[in-house]
Amino acid sequence: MTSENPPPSDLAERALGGANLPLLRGHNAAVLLGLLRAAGEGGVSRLELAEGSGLTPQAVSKITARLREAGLATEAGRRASTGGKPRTVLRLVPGARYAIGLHLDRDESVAVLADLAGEPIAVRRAPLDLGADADEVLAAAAAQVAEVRAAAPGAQVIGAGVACPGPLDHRTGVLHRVTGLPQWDGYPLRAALAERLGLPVVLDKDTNAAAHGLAQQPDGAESFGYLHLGTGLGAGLVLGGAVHRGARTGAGEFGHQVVQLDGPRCGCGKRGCIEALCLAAVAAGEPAEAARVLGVGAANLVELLDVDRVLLGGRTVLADPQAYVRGVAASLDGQLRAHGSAGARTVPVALAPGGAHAVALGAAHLVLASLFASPRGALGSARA
Amino acid sequence: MTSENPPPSDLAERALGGANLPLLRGHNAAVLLGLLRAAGEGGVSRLELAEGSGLTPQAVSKITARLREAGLATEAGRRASTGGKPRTVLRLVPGARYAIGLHLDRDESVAVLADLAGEPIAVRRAPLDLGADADEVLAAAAAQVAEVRAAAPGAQVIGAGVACPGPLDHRTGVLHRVTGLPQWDGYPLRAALAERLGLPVVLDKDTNAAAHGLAQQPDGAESFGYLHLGTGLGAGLVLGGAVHRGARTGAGEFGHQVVQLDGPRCGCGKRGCIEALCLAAVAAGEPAEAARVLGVGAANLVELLDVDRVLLGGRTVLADPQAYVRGVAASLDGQLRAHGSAGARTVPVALAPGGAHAVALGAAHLVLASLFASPRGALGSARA
DNA sequence: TGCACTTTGGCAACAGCGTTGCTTAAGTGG
DNA sequence: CCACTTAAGCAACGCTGTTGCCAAAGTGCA
Repeated sequence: MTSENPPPSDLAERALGGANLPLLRGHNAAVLLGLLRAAGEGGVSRLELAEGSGLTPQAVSKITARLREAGLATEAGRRASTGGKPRTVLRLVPGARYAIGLHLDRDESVAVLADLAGEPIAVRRAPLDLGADADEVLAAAAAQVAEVRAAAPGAQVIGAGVACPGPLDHRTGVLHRVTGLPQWDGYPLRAALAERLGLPVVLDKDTNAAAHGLAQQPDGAESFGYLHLGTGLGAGLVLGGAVHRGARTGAGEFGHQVVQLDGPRCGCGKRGCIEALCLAAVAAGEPAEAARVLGVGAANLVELLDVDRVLLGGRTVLADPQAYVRGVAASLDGQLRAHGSAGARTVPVALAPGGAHAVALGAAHLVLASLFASPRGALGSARA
Repeated sequence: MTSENPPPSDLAERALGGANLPLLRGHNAAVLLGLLRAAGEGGVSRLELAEGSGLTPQAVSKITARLREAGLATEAGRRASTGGKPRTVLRLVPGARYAIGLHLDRDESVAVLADLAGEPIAVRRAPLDLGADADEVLAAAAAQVAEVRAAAPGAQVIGAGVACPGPLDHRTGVLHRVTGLPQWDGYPLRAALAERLGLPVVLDKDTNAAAHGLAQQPDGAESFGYLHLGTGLGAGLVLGGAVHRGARTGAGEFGHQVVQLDGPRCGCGKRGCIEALCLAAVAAGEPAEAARVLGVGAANLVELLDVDRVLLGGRTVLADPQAYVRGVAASLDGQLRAHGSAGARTVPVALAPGGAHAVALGAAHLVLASLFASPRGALGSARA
């Protein structure tokens, strides 16, 4: 009946301020939506939602009634009885809302339309020259977005997430100097795209978008480092279930961690950067050495931040995934084992799932996230 | 009059779950207490609290009335009039509650009694042999705690924060293998101390306690790395206003970050650890080289996490503070400037204030934190 | 088939939260 | 002295999740 969306405001993200009843209402709705999404197609019963959220069953009934009325959730079958009335299963309605994900890379762009469950409904990949004129790039991107929107006519799209390489300001949506593409320096990409698309836009680094998407996976870890080895080397950090962007949203500069004092000079001007060492090894046809170096850097990251796991991605890794996963795991294990006082600590290394449109899908997840409260850990470092 | 404490539950810490009215009440009380604490002796008016929290003035009036009834806040003078009725200033009552801070170091222990404002009321320092029998150590610690409690008879003490070196589990309160002191491996220090003191106890690493205390400083940054160079090298990370402890509460292993691939072997078994390089330089009487290495590690940390600043502490640093601050700053600046694409980015390096009982005071702050919600960035308006 | 029992989930009444509308308190300035 | 401004409290209100109770919908045994 009421066509108002549930308030997107997440209490966890603004817990610094006071909270009133509308905020509380939106928070609890987001919590239940998060649990519903985590349950996937299997669904959850009201009592399980109550147990998972800490709310009383009656409160869950009321809130889910609102969600059903808004079309976001629906009843879907029943559980087997355990001696009494069987539990009714509730499920997210994936088609109730959609989000756009847009990945602008140096040489190609990927647009995706994702439903509420985070599943890609339509994907369009196209070549792109990020070095071209801004208007040209924006027009191409907008056309691509229109194409994926056309795949689901009438879909209620709540916004677009945009992922780009290079440093940028997530809060203001302004690009900094993308390496090699000075014309984008200071360009207000978020505002420009929001106007052109007529949608709310969230801008983030490609590595952050990918990491965010990985964090939403049903079996995702609560904290991990996503290492992306492509034409460069970057990282996305997920700490406590949320992407860590840092004070100026510049966190994740993993490639220019120095792991060899006074080592070979890197393109960035420093010496002994892990990116320079890794890429030199790759260029020399020694992926084993690249993996070893990457593993040492991963060990530094794991020890500093105590994350649950390490995920690998990027074109260079995808060229020979098993070699990199095994090589990094061996190097990482060796470092952690040597530093043996922590005992039998082992941090799994895995290939980041999702393939070629993982970044675009993660960007769509950035938008969807405003509807959900993460069922995992709490302290969001994001600040409005 | 009512002796009930305000609910210590912090919405931000359990935002994973649903929220109900008592939780909301406690949260808003904690938010206002946080603002009151941030205001210090100067105090805040009700309208300023409303602006800072996003609550309505009337809500602030009701909540502060409860805080005053509980004895936690009081009226303290008036502001100058701006044409109408002058604002009444509210102030925290520092003596309403107290917390114990206990720093157990290898060779000495420091106990402190801190009031609600975080000011030390009593401090006792005593030699300690952390290698002695557990019961002996606990008895000595308990006696020391009793001494500082005696300094404020009748004080309502809400708990004790305990800071120790070496790896430990913050959540369970169990020590892991403290380097060189294997007898503490697996010892449930929190439970043992809680029983002996008859108080709730929070256990944390010394570096985390120090970092937490630094984060509560009125002029403290929202995110920073605290590097502690003493007999070893460790770090405390404050991200988004809160100490980052990691998945297994083992974060902050800064000393064994590898910054020299295949470098000299470290005591931990790895090669090229920053701790080994630093301490070797110190032993060789070359603090400048130690500072340079430390600056490179600090640059790695700053780029990876995008923190606001770097703070230095620990005995070795305190032996020649200016040299280290200047040396690290120069090295850090050089690294960041070389990696120049980020532009005129400068991260200040400073000596961590607080002196010799900073860790113990930070430990006391760990307990006090349960009463407050961090006021930083409190621009959020709860108005819909 | 019938009945006792268990479990689910909605209805209605309720206490408690912050909000709104209005009133009172306490100043300034012409 | 009086109009005006600003601060803060009182009372009524809408809304939240909670509690007590009851209908619905199964199982299992006689």
